[in-house]
Amino acid sequence: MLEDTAQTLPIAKQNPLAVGGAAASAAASSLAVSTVIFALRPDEESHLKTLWLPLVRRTRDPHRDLWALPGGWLPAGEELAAAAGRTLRETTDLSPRYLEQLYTFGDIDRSPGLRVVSVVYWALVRSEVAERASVGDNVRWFAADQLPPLAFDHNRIVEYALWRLRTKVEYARIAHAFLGDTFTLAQLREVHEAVLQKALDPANFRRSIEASGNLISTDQHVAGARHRPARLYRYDDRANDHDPPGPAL
Amino acid sequence: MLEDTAQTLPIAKQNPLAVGGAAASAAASSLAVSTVIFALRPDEESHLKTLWLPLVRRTRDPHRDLWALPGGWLPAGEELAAAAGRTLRETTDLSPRYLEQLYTFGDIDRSPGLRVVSVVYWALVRSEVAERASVGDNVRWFAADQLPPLAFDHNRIVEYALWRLRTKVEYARIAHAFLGDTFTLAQLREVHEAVLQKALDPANFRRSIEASGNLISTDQHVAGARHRPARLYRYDDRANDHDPPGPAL
DNA sequence: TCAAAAGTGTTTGTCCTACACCCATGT
DNA sequence: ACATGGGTGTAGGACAAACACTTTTGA
Repeated sequence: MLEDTAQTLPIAKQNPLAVGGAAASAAASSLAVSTVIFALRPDEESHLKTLWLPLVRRTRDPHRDLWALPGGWLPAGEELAAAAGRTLRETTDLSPRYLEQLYTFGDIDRSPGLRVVSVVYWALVRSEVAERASVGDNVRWFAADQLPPLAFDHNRIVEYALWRLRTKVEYARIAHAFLGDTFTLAQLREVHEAVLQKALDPANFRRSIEASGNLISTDQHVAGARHRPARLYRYDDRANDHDPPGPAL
Repeated sequence: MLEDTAQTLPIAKQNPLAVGGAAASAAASSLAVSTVIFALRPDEESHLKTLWLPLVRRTRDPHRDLWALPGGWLPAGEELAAAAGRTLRETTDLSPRYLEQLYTFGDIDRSPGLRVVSVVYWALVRSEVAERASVGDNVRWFAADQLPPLAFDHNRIVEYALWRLRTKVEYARIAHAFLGDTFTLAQLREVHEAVLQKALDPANFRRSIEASGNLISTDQHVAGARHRPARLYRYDDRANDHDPPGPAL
């Protein structure tokens, strides 16, 4: 049901109605909402976790048969973020654990023919759930850094979303969005390492996370491994430092 | 010529054309571009420089006679940033020294009646030039932190733009946009102090700026004051650290 | 008892802050 | 001369990287 929503149908066309003043040359553009959805999945060979994202195959021109970001035209009665969340659910059967507006792309020539302005969101979903997520013929998960040529300017959009995710993980506490409600510090560190693509010192990672005061330690521990059981932590929802007094999330 | 462009004319209305699939409920929204324009002007009494921005008086409903951000409907053939720069010039007769996309505001109820999605940019213009900038009956400069109630959600937008400017000045080299081609470190520090609203140590400011390697020192000095002449610096255009590999500027 | 990861302690270096101090000019 | 801001030096604290070390489990 969703492949038709991926930037295929020009709904609003240029309005030739002449109105007075400087707005005479104004005309409507088609407004779309797309979402870059990130999940963490273990690589087939290396078993290291890497970033993956779902794409939808286009079934119409332009760019028929190319892969594209999930999205669609903005319905008149739907909020921007709600539209992003809806296409996310339609594509993956998942709910976003984190959702933020990324950027609005509106270059005149980014879509052949009709001028399309796309408000793009980026989202994080839980890794484990993403593994068994629905994947039809027209939806497939790709490794984020090994993408084929995508439709429109979507390669550039994913590049920017990746940059945003990687820079934001370093100062904002969003990595837990890839995990369950409780998690060990090793799991959280694994997420950071996968996103940043570099190893982190367990000792220093523990201290910096604890110092940021965003985690609540539970009394539960994870046994079963052949080493000392790790304590389970929970994310502290209160207090949103770093983030603006307006938008973002 | 510009007062009519400030979010008054609904060009594209909902398109009732029924099309198949999930896009059936899709409809066009009116797409506008607005700009938050910052300049640095000396306060009347305190003589300290503070942030000011130009607003336009609305001459139509909704929100007739309220002050609003400069902007207008996006013309079909104009790039987003170009539209922002154009409205800036139309409003102030100035050219933007810095221009960046801020956020896209699209709440359903942000404009009475028609659904309006606004792609908002923020810009910096030169202080001295802004002082003698054209100001008509329908354009007036306001102190950024003493705004009257504005039309639509524009108070919230300015709040966010202020937050963005203040956080970005701390790590990105944009303060020179308020100054001429050459400037002394004291002038640059004055800009930082005005934006951040706190005093900075001249010695440490000098070092941190020099360490960032964004300034080229000229051989010129500014004489005339009754102290040692200050060296003039020029901004180094090369190398854009901190900023994304895609958008932003 | 040993491997392995959890978790703690300590050293080292770097960066930022505060502030003492010298430099060069106009009055 | 001396006041004023330009410009340099430097000690102290905060913080992060690197790494040695102890703890607790399963095999």
